[in-house]
Amino acid sequence: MTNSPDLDVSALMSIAAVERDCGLAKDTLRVWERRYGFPQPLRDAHDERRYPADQVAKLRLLRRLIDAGHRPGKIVGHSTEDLSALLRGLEAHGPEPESPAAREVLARLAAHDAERLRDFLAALLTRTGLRVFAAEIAPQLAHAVGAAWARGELEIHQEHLFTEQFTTVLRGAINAALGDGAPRDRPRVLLSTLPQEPHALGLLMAEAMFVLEGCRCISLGVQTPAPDIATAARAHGADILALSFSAMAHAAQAQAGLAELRAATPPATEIWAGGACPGLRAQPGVLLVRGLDAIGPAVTAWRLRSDPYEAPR
Amino acid sequence: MTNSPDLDVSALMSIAAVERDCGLAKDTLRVWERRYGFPQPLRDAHDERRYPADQVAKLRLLRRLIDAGHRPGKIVGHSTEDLSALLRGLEAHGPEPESPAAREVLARLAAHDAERLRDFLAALLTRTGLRVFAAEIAPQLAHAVGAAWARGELEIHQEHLFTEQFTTVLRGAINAALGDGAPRDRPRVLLSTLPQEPHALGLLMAEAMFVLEGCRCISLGVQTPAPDIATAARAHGADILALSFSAMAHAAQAQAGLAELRAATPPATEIWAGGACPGLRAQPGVLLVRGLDAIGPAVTAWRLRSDPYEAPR
DNA sequence: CCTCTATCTTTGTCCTGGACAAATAGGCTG
DNA sequence: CAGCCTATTTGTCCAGGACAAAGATAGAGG
Repeated sequence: MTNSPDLDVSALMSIAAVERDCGLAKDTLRVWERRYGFPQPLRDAHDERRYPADQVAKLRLLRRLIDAGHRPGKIVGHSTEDLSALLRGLEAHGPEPESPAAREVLARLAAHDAERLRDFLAALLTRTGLRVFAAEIAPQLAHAVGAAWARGELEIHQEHLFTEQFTTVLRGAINAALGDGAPRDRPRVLLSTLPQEPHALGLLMAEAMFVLEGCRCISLGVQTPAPDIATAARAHGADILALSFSAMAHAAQAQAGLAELRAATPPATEIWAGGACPGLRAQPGVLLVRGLDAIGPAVTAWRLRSDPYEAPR
Repeated sequence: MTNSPDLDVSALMSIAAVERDCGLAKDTLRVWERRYGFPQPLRDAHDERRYPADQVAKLRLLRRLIDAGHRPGKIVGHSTEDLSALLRGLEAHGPEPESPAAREVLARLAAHDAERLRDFLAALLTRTGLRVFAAEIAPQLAHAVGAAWARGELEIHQEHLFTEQFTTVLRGAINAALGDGAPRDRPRVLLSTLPQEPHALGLLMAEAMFVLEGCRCISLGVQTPAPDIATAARAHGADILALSFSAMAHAAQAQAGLAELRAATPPATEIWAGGACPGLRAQPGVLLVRGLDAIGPAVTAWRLRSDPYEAPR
C-alpha cells in the first residue's frame, strides 16, 4: 500500500482550483515554484500539480500581504505563522484610533449578525442624516472594515457581507432623497469606475453627494471600459463624468485610464476623479475632487461656470 | 506615417483582456489559433497578440454557441453573420419571442432614458406584484437584454445601465417585502456566486423568491471564493447555500466549483444551484433548482423534511 | 429498428523553459 | 530631503508538445 500518510493525491487541488481560490494566475504559480521553490505541489498520476491544503493557505496569506504592499521575494520564505503575524501587525497603528461606530460595526460583523448590522447602519443614517452619513461616517466605516480585513481580523465573506448591507442601506437612502426636492436638470452626472476597479462603495457615496446637490445622476455601476464610458457620456449628454478609485486601486493604471477617457470624451464634458486611491493626481482636463465634502462646492462652482445668471437655490 | 488604415495596435485588446471579455482561457485562444487559424491577432511591438474588435465579437458568438452545444471545429470557419443567424435561430425556439415589456425596456435603453426606464420597471413591479415580477418578468427582461447585447444591438454601457436600474428597483422591493410579514426563523439561506460569476441579477431574483417564502436571507454579493462561502455557512449556521449561475457561466467551471464547495461544507447544509447557465447539472449533494418558480416548492419541501410537525402557514 | 458498447476524433488544459517590460528598490547627486 | 538614474524583482507572455475527458461514430446484439 502506498497511501499510508499521504491521502489520495487526486483529492488535492489542481492548479486551476488554486488559481480560482487564491487569485494567483497559473503562470504566476509556476514561476514562483521555479524561482522561490514555493509552492512545491505534489504530482498526480498524470504528472500534474496537486496542491496540499496548507500550501494553499499560505498562498492566500501571501496574496493578501502582497496586496498590502509586501514583495513576494521578501516574504515567501517565512513560515505560515510568521505571515499571519505580519498580517495582524499591519495597520495596527492606523491614523484614526477607530470611531465608536466603526467598533460597533466590526463587533456585529464578528458576530455574523447581518440583520442587526443593517439595523445599526440604518439607525445611524436616520440619526445623522444622509449628508453626514455619506460624507463622513460611510468612508470611515469602509476604511475601518478594509483595515480590519488587511489585518486578517475579518474573513473575505465578512467584508462581502458588510458591502452588501451597506449598499442596501445607502442605496435606499439615495432613492428616498430623490423623492423629496425635484432635481434640477443640470448638471447631468454619469458615474462609473474603470475596469480595474470593482469596488462600488465609493461610487455610491459619491452618488449620494451628487443627489444631495440636486444633480441628475446616471450610474453605470462598476467596471465600464473607458471607450464605453465615453460613448455613454455622448449618448446621455453628460456634463460631468465622475470616476471613483478605491484605496486598492493602482495609481498608474488609474492615470492611464483617465488619460484614455479624456482623449475619448468631448472636451465640453468634464471629468472628475476621486476616491481613497493614494497617488491619484489631477491631470490636464481631469479635475481631482479630494474627498466627498468637496463635491458640493465643486458642483456649485460648476453651476456658476456654466450659467452665472441663474440664481443659486 | 505608418498609421494609415491600421489604428494604433496598442489600443487593441491583449490576450488577457480577451480572456476576461470572452471567458476563453489564454491557452484555448492560443490553441485555436494554432489549430483552426482563428483568431488571427495582430502583434504589437513586443510581439504579443493584439485582437481586433471584430475578432473579439466573433469569439463572443463562438463562446455562446459552444455553451449551447455546438463544437468549435464545426463552426469556427463560419462568418460572423452566419454565427449571429445561428444564435438567433437558437433563441427563436425560446418560450416567448419577446414580450411587450422587453420591447419597451429595449426601446428605453436605446433612447438612453435612465429615469423613464426605472419608472417603467417600478410601474411594472407595482402592477404585477413582486412574486410575478421576480419569477417571470425579471428573467424575461434579463434574457432579452442579454440577447440584444449578444446580437450587438446594445452597447456594454447600456447593459450596465439596465443592470443598475433593475437592481435598484428589485432591491427596493425586497426591502419593502421584508417589512410586512415577519420572516420565520428557518430556513436560513446564504446567497452568493462563485468567483467566476460576476452577475448579480440572478442572485437578486433568487433572494426575492426566498424572502417571499419567509426565509431568512443573508446575501454575500457576488464572487465569493468557495472556501469563504463554506466558512460563512458555518459562521451563520446556514441551512441552505444558494448559488446562482448566469447564462454566461461555464458549466464545467460551475460543476467544479460546486464540487469543491460541497466538499468544504458540512453535509447538513444543503447546496442549491440555479440560474440560466446551460448544461448546469445536479451532482451528489447539490440540488438543482430549475427556475425561480421552483424555489417556493423547494422551500416547502425543505420545511417538511426538516420539521414535519410544524403546521404550514 | 432501437440500444448498448467499443473505437476513433475532437478539444481543453496542462507541461517546460525561455524571454522581457513594467514596477519597484537602491544609490547617487544637487 | 527631493529628484534622477540604474539594478533588481516580478508578472505575464510565448512556442510547441502532450494527453485525458468528452463527444461522435460505427458495429454488435436484442
